[in-house]
Order: sequence, then C-alpha cells, then structure tokens
Amino acid sequence: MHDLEPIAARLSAGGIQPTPQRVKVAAMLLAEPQHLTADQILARLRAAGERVSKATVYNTLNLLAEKGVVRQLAADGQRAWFDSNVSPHFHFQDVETGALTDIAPPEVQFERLPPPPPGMEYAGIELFIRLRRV
Amino acid sequence: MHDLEPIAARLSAGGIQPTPQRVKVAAMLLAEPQHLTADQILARLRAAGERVSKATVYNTLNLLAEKGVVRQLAADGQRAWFDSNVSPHFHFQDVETGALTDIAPPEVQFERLPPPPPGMEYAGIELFIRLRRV
DNA sequence: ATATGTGCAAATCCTTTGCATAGAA
DNA sequence: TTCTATGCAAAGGATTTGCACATAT
Repeated sequence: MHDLEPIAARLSAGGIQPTPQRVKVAAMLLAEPQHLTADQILARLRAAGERVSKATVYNTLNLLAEKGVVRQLAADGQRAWFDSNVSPHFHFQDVETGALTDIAPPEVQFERLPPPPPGMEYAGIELFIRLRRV
Repeated sequence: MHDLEPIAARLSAGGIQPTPQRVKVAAMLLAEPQHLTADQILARLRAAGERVSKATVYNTLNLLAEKGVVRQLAADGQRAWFDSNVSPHFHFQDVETGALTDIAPPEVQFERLPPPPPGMEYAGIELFIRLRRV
C-alpha cells in the first residue's frame, strides 16, 4: 500500500484525524471505485499484512460515512456496504449474488420527484435496480 | 383480530398453505398500509395475545415475500422491513428515526432509465429518498 | 497532562437452523 | 401414514460496547 498522503489529506479535509489505521482502512476502500463490506475490508487489510482490529475498521467506516468521505449503502437488510464513490450515482444489484454495479447519473433522469414533506429536506437519494438472470 | 378469511384466501392464491399462524402473521402486516420489521410483528402478535413463535414469524414473512404477498425492503443495513403494499411505489425515509413513508408512483416519473446489462432483466426498482429535519 | 484512538473480547441485535413435537393431507 | 408446519433453544453473522492500553495534542 502506497500513496497514503493524499488519503490522509482527504481525512483531514473531512475533519477526521488521520491515524495510521484510519488511513489504511480508507486507502483500502478508496483505492478504486468499489463496494465493500466492513468484513471484506478487514480481510483485505489482514491479507495485506496490516494489523487493524475489527472494532477499528467498523469505527472508522462509520466515521468516514458520517463525514461524507465514503458512502454507506443499504443494499440488503443484512449488512452495510461502503461505496468509495461519493458523487451522486445509482446502483444495479444482482438479486442472486448481491453484487453491486454503478449506474452513472446521466443514465437515470427524473422527470418528476416529490417535494419533501413540511419541515424536512432531502438528505440523499438511493436507487437500486434489482436484476435477475434472464 | 377478525376478517381472517380474506387473508387466508390471499395466502392460498399465492400458493401458501394458510395455517393459523401464517394467517395471523399476514393479517397483522396486511391490516393496513404499513412497514414493519419481523420483531415488531411478533411483538404486536404477542400483545394481541397470539401465541406464535419467532421462528414461525420469520419463516412466514420470508415465505410471504418470496410469493409476492408482501414486499421486503432493504431500508437499512441492519434488518428487513416488510411492506404490506406490493404494488409499485417508492419511499421516503427519515434518516434519524428510520421511519418509512410511501411515495405514490405518480409522484416519481423517470425520464430515463438504463437498459439492463446483457443477459439480465429488471427484477424491481427500489427508490429511497432520505429526509432530514430542516 | 489531557484528549482521543486502538484492540480485544464480550455483548447485542437480527436471523437462521436443528430437531422433536404437532398438525394437515 | 406421510408430508409439512411449529416451537424452542442454540447457533450464526454483523455490529457495537466496555475497558485497559497506547498514542497524539
């Protein structure tokens, strides 16, 4: 793992103290556009020889999501998925494997969306298009 | 709890053997348009004096969802939500409380949607508009 | 010094499973 | 009878928590 400085900078920019563990967790997810669970990230860190605890991985991912450095997805009712891409976009999901694929924003255009109820405002839009094999 | 006959009929129509427990579980959810977790349904059944086991509630809800009698939602990464409304519609979700509210289909119109990838077909669309207090 | 972060194991929450019993076809 | 459903408790997976230790400010 290299190029940790820009990752550390992104954490700092998000108001997160860039500790070595946090930078490693963030770097693993932000390495490329992808969707990973906490356990997958932990496994990859371990496989890469890094020593990070499970608690720290969870703490860090929650913190990153809260600060907007990564995006947390509710893709299934069982576990949280973390998306390295925080710009607006949508997802295909294979109903059989659970695999997630990005849909670029121009692929989805809304002709109409409801106004938020009184006293509320939009906090985000999550669109999943479930796919099955033909 | 009354009017169980039409519920039993809906189960039969869905190819589900309408046992007393299944009818009670289904009746509790289908009583009105609502979104409930398995545990909420179990608690309400118990509060109503019904004796149904947790395993049966889970088994039944999974079966109902599989057969299309109810709809299962991945509204958060922690637990499954069950929706009594199986006709196409979308949801608001309060990011703070997790509460779900229906959005009627005409409120959302898509000007454009991506075609499914080769060899795949649409299995459903799930749209959550997250809301926060202003 | 004082705040904050980390690691471990235990605890918690949600869901499924194994298996004996009960009920339906 | 024979197949299917139910209930209980135990097991399982994902996540959080408590607390002592380590690290940063």
